[in-house]
Amino acid sequence: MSIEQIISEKIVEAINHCYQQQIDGKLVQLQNTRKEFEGDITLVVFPFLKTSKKSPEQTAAEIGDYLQQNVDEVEKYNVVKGFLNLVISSSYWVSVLNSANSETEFGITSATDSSKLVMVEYSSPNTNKPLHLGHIRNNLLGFSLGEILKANGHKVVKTNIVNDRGIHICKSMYAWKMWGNGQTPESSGIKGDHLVGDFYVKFDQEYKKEIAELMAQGQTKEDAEQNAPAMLGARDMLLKWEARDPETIALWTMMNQWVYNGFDVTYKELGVDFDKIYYESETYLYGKNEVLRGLNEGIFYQKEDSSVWADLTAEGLDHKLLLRSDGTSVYMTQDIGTAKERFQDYPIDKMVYVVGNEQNYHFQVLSILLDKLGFEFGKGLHHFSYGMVELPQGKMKSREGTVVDADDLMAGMIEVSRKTSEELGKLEGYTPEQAAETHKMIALGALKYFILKVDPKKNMLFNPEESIDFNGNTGPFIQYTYARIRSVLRKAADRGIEINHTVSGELPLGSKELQLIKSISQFPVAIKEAGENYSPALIANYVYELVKEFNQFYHESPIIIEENADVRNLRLVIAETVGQTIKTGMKLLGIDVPERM
RNA sequence: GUCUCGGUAGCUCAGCUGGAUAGAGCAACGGCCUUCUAAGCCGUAGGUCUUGGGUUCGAAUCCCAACCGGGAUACCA
Repeated sequence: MSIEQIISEKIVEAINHCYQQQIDGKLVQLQNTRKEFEGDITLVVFPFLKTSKKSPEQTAAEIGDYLQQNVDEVEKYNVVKGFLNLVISSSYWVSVLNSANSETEFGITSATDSSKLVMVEYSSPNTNKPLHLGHIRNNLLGFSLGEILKANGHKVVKTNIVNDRGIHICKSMYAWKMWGNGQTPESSGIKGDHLVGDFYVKFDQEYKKEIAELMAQGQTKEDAEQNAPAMLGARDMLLKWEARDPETIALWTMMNQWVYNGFDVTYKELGVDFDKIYYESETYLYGKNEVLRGLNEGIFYQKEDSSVWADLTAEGLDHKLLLRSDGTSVYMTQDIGTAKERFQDYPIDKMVYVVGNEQNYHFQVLSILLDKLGFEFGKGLHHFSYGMVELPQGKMKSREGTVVDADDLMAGMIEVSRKTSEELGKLEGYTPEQAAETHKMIALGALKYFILKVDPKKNMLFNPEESIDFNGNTGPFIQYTYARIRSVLRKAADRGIEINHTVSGELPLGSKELQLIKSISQFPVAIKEAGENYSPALIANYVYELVKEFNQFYHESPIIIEENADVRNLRLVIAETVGQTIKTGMKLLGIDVPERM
């Protein structure tokens, strides 16, 4: 039980004792005492004035007296206006430090047999182009969310649905067939996903040319768009694909494999992975079956052109198309099928979809449709909706060439990291391999932290010129602090100083030491909140605050040179514990921390 | 039109289950490397929290309205 919970209960008791009235525990508002006042925990007494019928000061003093006498941890108190500031005994804080230090991953709750199984879907790429900055936000959020849910004691299955079929895939296939000259990733030296993406662009260029020619011959824009040979070719390919034409399937299989090989490299570089991958080409038929079942059971209806619809007007929404008039499936159909298959594969208690906020409506509808089809998990699905990444010139558009490519971005940041590191010359003595590994850790730390520190639901701005900053509220700043802590501990060991991990409760704590221990004690709270709010940003902000506090402490208080051995030991234990907490926190964000930098 | 998300310092963002004097970083300016890593630390300057009402002991935070911006809105995914 945390100190806040203990005090909270005692306050209800105090009111009962002083004023003979039972109050709702929700009225108890505890907050951390502001730094300018003495104390650790503050009670806001305004809500109790109606009960006490006394002034704020007097009410606070009476509650304070009761707590001081009846709670061991409350050493003394003071009252400022309607705020009751409680001073918690240093022996309590020392015990918190000792327990945090003794756990290698303080704050983490392990999964048990009775834990809930949460499936997290993220990434969900199309196989016609390489991953870009938008995917990076998705991947980082999804991976981190999985780590945070695990840290809260859930079993987590990370999954990915690959959109590997459809007209957009056929476009790059058609372009390769027409203008590819048999090029392969091996023959061209181009990474597979980029090569396929190039042909997707090529398709668009040729398609536009053809439209222009047809319009010059007198066709309307609409007709030209329908009649352009490239479009006809792509459509023909889609029909052949659905008919399982061997030649088309072979081409599709080959080009998709190039893309998967490319994605694997990108995912590995980003440090994300999956437990189970689903392919739309395999799940879309399940969805179609479910929709037809719904039609038979009268849940959906069919129009004269034989398209299938769901009437959602009762839910305050519109009518939703589920199967086109030609019988082919749409995005929604596929998601129904995927959901069904997943729940057959795993005993899922909670399904989380990490998908951009432009699809809020889609998931609102999906939830209702699954519910209508009789899947009890429909209502409970959670759409983890995040905002888009914008560039200074506005939204990224692949056709206008303003997308920031994931591979290029990471490579660029690693290059900046390497240059900076070499200028500072801090990795002397490292082998080239060790140095390269550290440069990459720092570059990716910068990128990941930059993305994850922002509230997921907000749109965010990415300025390539400024975003590669390694100073201030950044990943490298946090990594740097960790590296310095490790350095202090190494130096201590070099000088033969042994750390006694059980700090004596009698030790008087300085205000800076106390502040750091209080911050450490908040880590489990931060993990819980991050889990409940699905927000890696809460972890990022927590770690940043902790690191800032440590830096200030570090500059004012020499650790190894401290003449008093007990104080020195206390500070070393605090440093070590802060280091462990940073490492654990960063792990929840998918960020590695270096021993040196 | 309807639904939805947002609007906090020059810029990027915290703070939002109502609580004490609204916080960081970047950019600007001024200090600090002979003691554990200067990717750091200290200081100065920078705010009608979009606007107007309301709720109350108290509002950046909750409610209503307006303005500005993003997104969605029946055969793209």
